[in-house]
Amino acid sequence: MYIIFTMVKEVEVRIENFLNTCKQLGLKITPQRQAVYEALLNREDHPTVEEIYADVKKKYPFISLATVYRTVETLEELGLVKKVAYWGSSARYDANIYEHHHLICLKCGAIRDLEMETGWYMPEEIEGYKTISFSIHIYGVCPLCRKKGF
Amino acid sequence: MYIIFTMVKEVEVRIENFLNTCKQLGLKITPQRQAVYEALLNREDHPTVEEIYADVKKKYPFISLATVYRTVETLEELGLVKKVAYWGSSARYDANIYEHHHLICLKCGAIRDLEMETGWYMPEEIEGYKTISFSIHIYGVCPLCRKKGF
DNA sequence: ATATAATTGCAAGTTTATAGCAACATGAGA
DNA sequence: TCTCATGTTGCTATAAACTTGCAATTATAT
Repeated sequence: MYIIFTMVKEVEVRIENFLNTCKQLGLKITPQRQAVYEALLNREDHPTVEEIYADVKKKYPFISLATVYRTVETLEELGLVKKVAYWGSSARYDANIYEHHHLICLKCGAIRDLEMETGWYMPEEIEGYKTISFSIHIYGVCPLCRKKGF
Repeated sequence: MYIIFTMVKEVEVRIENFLNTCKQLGLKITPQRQAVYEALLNREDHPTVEEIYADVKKKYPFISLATVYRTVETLEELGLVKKVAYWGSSARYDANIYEHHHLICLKCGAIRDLEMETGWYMPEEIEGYKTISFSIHIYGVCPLCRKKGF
């Protein structure tokens, strides 16, 4: 019924797309840049910049945190990732740019993608707004935090 | 069909409720605390802490920013306001705690509350998450920005 | 009125994010 | 393949957002 979004088959396609986009816009393909994007592709949650930094460091121990900040910003401008703002905590990023929904833990801040049918169809116009897309944010407590007694 | 949420008649009721909640929990009703809550009630947008601070200062010029930070946090714990962060880096607060949705302009960042029926009922549990509430975020272009040609 | 316990304001401290700049690496063209 | 222009990195300093410690103050129960 509810299917967690998986991006299995798409990783190579997306990296290809990333490389092309960079070339077209005259952006250099540096190991750091690619590593940051791959780190995001390889996670199904929505890591903070610090978390991405930790992931990338495993491969490139000398990368700078500032570079990660700059890179995710660049990727966002390219439309390759989305910044997922969320109550309170620090900014999180998502390499899934297709329309999808979010499961957000109120205790630890973790965010998961969620693909589901709602049966709700978005009108083309609401209150004078021309609508483009929508996303359902579901707030709750994640399994891990439930185990911890929340 | 789609009705923008107004909190006209409710202000007094909510302040009453706020006073009662404080009393029940042994929280003191200080002028600062009440002023912060009123400031939030008197706005239909979603102000940052700095913005609330500016509003309250008009009435209590000597209030401290730290107090506003602490007060909104307390109000959130009481369930009287919600923390909602979207684009910017800083947290925003909302005194409309009833389940409602958001119309977000991708051009200017304006956010409006929206009350509407979706016909979608949230299950009590999704993917192991115990669900608490949900909010639909509708992204689009607001009437003003449309007029400007977007 | 008084006592007591919560709350405030100030200032210092954290955390999160950005900017300046010299050193460096990528990729287009020789 | 080599060279060079320009984009990019990493370091560090700085800014912005938020939190905490503590003494002074104030609300409220008695």
